[in-house]
Amino acid sequence: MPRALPLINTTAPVCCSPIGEPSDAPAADALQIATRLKALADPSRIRIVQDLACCEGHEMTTSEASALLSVSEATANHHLKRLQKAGILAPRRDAQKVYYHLDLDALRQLGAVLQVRCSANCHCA
Amino acid sequence: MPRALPLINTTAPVCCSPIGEPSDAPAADALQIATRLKALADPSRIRIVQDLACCEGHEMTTSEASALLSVSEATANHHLKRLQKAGILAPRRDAQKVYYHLDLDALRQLGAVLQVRCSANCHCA
DNA sequence: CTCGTTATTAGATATTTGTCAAATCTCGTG
DNA sequence: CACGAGATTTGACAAATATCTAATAACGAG
Repeated sequence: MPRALPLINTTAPVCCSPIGEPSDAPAADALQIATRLKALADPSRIRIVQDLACCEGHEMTTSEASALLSVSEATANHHLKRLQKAGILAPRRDAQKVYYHLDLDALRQLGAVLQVRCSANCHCA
Repeated sequence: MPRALPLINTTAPVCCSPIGEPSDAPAADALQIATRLKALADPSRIRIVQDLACCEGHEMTTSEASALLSVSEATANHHLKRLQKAGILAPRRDAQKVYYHLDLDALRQLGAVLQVRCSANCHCA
């Protein structure tokens, strides 16, 4: 499952690696971060998450999301699925209905990625 | 300038508003958050920010970004401008060169948006 | 003022993606 | 099993966008 992906690697040597150094690893991480951020970077999906974040354990079905966003059920389901694939939402089935709820850890982890920690004593060129 | 836009409004009554309640305000906020997140939700732009985040005050020019990402200067400039418009980067001109640097506050603010605070004692339906 | 360097803009193209309507699937009930 | 409620998938389409090349702008040096 999703490990932490801070923008700055706190376990790295002392400072940054010089610009132009390939090392490819950053590209992979960047893709991973971007994929998750993209899942959240949409007004409809933000509203879904906002609604679900109102209280611990709050849930939402496709039809409810459809009503909340004033879009078709297909579209609402598309957004829910997209958030689910990003690990931000998880489904729970009960009879015909499927209830989606937040994965708070995933969300907090994503937020932590942006909590950049910069050190002033740096040796960058 | 950008005020904090937490996913959950800590100053609100006790709990969430019921699903379906329009109130439009959430839609506006959602759009604002989504716009900023979109600026960051791209592998190339994540890498730019990662590189700049390595140490306080680190800067980058269009040509350097071009080399870092292995894309044309026009494309690199496009990404830098996009981040600038989102308030994540700020430019500084020195002779022919333009140096871009991070706005750490903006980045931290964006991260804070995702630090969802959920209360267990909730009265949601 | 003219040249070289760096940055930016404009136009073109391919990909991604948000949206809908219609078809299909899942599950419990009668 | 046949039906109804809800969820999901499929196919189509429009809007957004990442990328390129080529053209243009900004700036300091000579």
